[in-house]
Amino acid sequence: MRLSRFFMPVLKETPAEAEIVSHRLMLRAGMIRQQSAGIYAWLPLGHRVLQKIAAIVREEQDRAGAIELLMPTIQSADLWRESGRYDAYGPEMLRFEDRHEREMLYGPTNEEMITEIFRASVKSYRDLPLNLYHIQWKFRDERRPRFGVMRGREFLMKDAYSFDLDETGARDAYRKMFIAYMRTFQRLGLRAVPMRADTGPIGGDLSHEFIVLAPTGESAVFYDAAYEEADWAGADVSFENTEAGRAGRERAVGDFLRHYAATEEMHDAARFEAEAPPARRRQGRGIEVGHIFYFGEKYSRPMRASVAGPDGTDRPVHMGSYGIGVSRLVAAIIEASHDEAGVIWPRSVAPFGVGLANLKQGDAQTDAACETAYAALVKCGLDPLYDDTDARPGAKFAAMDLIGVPHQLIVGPKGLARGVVELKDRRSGEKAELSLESALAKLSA
RNA sequence: CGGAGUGUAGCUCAGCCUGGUAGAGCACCACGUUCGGGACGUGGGGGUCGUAGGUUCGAAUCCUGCCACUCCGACCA
Repeated sequence: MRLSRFFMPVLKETPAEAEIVSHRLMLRAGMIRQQSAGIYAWLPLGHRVLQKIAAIVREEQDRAGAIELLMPTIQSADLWRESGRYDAYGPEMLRFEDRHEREMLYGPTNEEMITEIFRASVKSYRDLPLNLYHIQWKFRDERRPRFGVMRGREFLMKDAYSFDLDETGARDAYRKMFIAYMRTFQRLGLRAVPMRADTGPIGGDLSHEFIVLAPTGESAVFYDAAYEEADWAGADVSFENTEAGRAGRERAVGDFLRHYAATEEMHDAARFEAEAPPARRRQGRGIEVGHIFYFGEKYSRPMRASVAGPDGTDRPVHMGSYGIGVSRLVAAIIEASHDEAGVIWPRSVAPFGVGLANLKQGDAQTDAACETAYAALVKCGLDPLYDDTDARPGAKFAAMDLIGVPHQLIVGPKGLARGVVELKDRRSGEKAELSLESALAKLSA
């Protein structure tokens, strides 16, 4: 992408409303624009990151055996009356009427709808286990939206729903999602710690929150350092529906959960000292980015979602639901990875792979070198952002640091006179001078 | 929902107290000089002063209602 043809309205000054660093940086980098309290437009740069995160979430859901579909944002009140939640949910749910005075709502979650879809078609235990998910916008009319997309009213959520014949199956479905979540957060460059959680309005008796460790997080957390070390992306955990697969998942999750982790509200100092050796005790701050629930027959029973078991009799399915705040993750990643100059994106979600700065646009030799570099970077799939504007070098450097792409390739006449360009690593800040050829070779390696 | 506060140009803000018909910096446009860490000069464009009403010869400024947004508390991906 050429910056001259892109839409990236960066701001030199910080809009007054932004309190936390991710909100400030997202506004300054031109990633989002507020349209209403807790409601944001995603500008091209922010949209790119959102899509990259969604893609990783999708890949890991697919890997774990979940199947993607897409449900509407607008739902009928009748559906929610079946589960009893239409009256139970409260003013967080946005309700309205269509022209025929039918009561509608903007979905805050989709348990009812997915249960309706399931019961219409699935009649036999032979079709289980089943896990259906979508990535869709939600609306919850928060009492107090704040911190930009960290707690917006409209937000993008991945929500998955599992269906099993019995509790044993449902617990395995729960573990699959648990592992998928750990893999997902690791691929996003985040350290996430699972913590036992209340089930809240979704209900059920088994639930974990996934808390991303970030110094500016909202809640204090206490945890065992074992959670920093596990390698889930490389772990040999199978998602096969075999006895060996199930046993492996049970072992892996059980192993992992034997360590101590608690949010401040649920922290037990005595247990912490008993269960975690001093060298592994960690105290930090965190942001909730995922929440998983097993709630059995809470919806299947009132909504009559049942299947025939091996004995031919019908029984309500056991369900669980699994959410990841995709739009919140954009802010969480920034909270976890930034410096004074701007965002430092993990490579996996960076809006561009490399920034290419032309320090003297209009200079024939510099332009030619940049065009060569740009073509090469595009060709090897690095998705470069080429700053081909006539802005001053200082402004270009500041903007590149702000948007935080992993590498910067800096090309100017002074360097070219000596046969070199500059290659800067955004995270370490290290700069190297080398020939254009070797810089390109290094980037594409 | 309780408490506090703010609405003036795309952004940051001054002007309001003490009414006299709207300003600065940044951003934007033109020209020139510049150009390796957010340049400078000259000229220019852009504002229903949140909104409705009231007071007044005259309201951004004083009064009232409404709306929007922000912050602090109790809840959440």
